[in-house]
Amino acid sequence: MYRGGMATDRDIPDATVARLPIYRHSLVELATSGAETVSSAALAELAGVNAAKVRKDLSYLGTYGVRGVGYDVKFLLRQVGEVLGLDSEAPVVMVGMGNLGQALARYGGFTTRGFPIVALVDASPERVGEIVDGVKIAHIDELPQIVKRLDVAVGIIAVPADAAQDVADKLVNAGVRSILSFAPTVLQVPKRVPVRKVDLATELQILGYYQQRESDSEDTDADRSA
Amino acid sequence: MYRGGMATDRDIPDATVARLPIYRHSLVELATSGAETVSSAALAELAGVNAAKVRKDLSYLGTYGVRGVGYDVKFLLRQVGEVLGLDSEAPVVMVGMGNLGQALARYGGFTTRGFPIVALVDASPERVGEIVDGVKIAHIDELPQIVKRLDVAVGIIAVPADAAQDVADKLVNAGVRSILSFAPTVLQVPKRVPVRKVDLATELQILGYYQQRESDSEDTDADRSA
DNA sequence: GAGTCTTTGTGAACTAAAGAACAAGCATTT
DNA sequence: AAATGCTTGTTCTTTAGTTCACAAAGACTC
Repeated sequence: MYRGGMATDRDIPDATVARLPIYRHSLVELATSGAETVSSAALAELAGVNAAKVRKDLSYLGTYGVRGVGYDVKFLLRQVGEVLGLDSEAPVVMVGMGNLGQALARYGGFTTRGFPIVALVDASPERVGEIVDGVKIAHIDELPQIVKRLDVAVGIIAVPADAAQDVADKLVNAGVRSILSFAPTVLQVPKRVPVRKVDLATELQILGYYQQRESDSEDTDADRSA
Repeated sequence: MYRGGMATDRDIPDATVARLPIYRHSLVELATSGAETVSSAALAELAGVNAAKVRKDLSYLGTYGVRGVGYDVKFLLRQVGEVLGLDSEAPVVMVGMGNLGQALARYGGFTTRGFPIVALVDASPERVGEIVDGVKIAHIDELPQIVKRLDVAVGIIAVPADAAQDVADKLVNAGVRSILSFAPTVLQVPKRVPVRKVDLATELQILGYYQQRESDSEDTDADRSA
């Protein structure tokens, strides 16, 4: 099996990986505005982080900057994209066509950013056959065939918490390679399948803490941040 | 101003705060299933974390466990809720009624979990007046009055990246106390206003990295995780 | 082409978070 | 009421992540 020789070696720290998409977004902006090169300081400004962090993060991809000049925008963009596996599109299947699932399917943001939603599935027979955003809803039992036929890479879970584990199992068995879950539950999956969880209520609750914390100390605070 | 004497003292680590909603979710499940008490080990299992971490996290709220027994579910639930500021509902305004905004507004998850969406606003005159999920869309210029009248606590930003900073400024000026943004951009706001960012494409890109990493080492891996 | 200026890449210091380990505390049994 | 067993709270160790600070490297000027 092919190993080594690739531009980037393994083991980029998690914290760095989580920032790469942000850098990428900034780089896209820079590229569109015609910038040829960018310094770590400028990129840091755009990404809202510290310049040293930018340099260290980028150093994990190998070294692509030029001292005294900065980084080549286009080249760096390509590098970051490659590390994130964005060279090719990753087809997505959405599971759960309730409120959230329909909402997310209609939101074009996935497709336009390299993650086309190629299939929709649901467990309830009433919804099967319905068409959302140009894609027909299939029954969840067809998942294995769908994943195989369309080479689906990512499964998005948009079902209630109590059904989420079952769906996760089905996705894994069907051969999906990674999972994004919107269900507020901990999922058990094989180590080889990366999972990320987005819980909207959780985010609001976290805000609740800091907000409360703020209103307890209104008077003592500075005003504008950088 | 009231200070001190509260059950919880300040400065809970960020990592802990981010886990509290997860514990809370598990506690709700336990409470519904009739459990009176729960051990750190059991709660850890449900929340998908290490038991020592649970104990340490909970110790920041003050100490509420009983040695040899565990934690009182109802009491702990109340405590966690209080720390997160969930005693009272926090009204939410959604800004941006494009695909994503409409989608999120229709998704009932916010309202049912203590964050009722009490107002919708958009900048485009065509959308103003339209009714989504029982709420009429108002023009964004009315934001100050809306926030004041309905005592809106949280603003959700669901506009394109290039409009996000402007919307954030308007929300802050209107008096919103915290912000949840779905725009893939770094926002500048006063320190006193906590912001959380959820970017769906970012999440998928992060998955892309780990997925790619996996397919480079398929053979060497163990299978099921705990 | 020597000197100056800019900006990287990274070693070292510092901070935050995670995990292990165990004494202290309470309930329950005998 | 002493002994046993369970589970917490916390100290200590380790790991991960951030930030600083500066030498090395290239570009640009005179």
